Amino acid sequence: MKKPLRLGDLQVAILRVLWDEGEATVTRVTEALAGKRRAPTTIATMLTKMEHRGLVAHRVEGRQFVYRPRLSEQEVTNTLVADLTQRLFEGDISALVSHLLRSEEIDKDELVRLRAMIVEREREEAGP
Amino acid sequence: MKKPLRLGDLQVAILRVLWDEGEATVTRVTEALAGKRRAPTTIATMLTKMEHRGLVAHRVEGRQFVYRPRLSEQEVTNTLVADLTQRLFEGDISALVSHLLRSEEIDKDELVRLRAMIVEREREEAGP
DNA sequence: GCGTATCTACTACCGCGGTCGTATTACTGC
DNA sequence: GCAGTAATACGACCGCGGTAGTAGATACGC
Repeated sequence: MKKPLRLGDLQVAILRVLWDEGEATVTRVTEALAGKRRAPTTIATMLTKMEHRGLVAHRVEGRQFVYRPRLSEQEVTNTLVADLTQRLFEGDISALVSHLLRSEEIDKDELVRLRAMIVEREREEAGP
Repeated sequence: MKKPLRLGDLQVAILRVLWDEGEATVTRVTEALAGKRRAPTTIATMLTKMEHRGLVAHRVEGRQFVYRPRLSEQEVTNTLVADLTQRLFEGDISALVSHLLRSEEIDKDELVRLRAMIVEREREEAGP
């Protein structure tokens, strides 16, 4: 049972940029997140905080810091999803899927795709 | 698109008690959450804050406050799951399910149950 | 060389989840 | 009636996500 790993919106957004680009300067991240009009210092501060927490690392290139993620998208996604599943469904994944099927807008095609996914997964499970 | 509705662990835990029991006093909630050894005042303070945010309401019974939830489990679960789906998968539910299938421990029986759920859902969708 | 543009560092602040200690109020058992 | 108890009210504090202004360092253009 790993620790909760609480990530805010901005932090996830930043990580997403780093995952997409491999590594990025503060300026680059700020550009990529331009949708929300944040000051570059905000991004820089956040990155510093995230580095303290071991979420990212940086190397120096000239005057700039080039940041890279220290956690993979898989790891973070896993943890956050598992976290929510724990909080809302006592860790019961079926309950979460059931909820998704019951409450969200899922069209026919999506259901077919999901069923295909499950069949595939069953095949993997069954195979040696 | 409703507002994010950020809920901490304690808040979800409290709401869970209220959902389970319909309504409950501070003492009752504290007992139900005894696993974490929190002071009753902590629960009381949290409930007060939650009332300010419209998450719960209370009636007076003698000296005690009897709290009840103002949001259904469905609403909260919906919102929180949709939120995470948005943050991690740009709202793509299939991506979330795919992730669940790929990364988590799901045994064969669970896969069968999930497939049955989907088939059921497809039937509903197809039927008039 | 010098001014300017561009980085990061530092500091500060808000809001809020979470955690309590202490004060106050009100009931209850004797 | 009164002491003790049990409940809420109030206020304090920490950590952290998020936001940003300002200060200090540094390269760059001319």
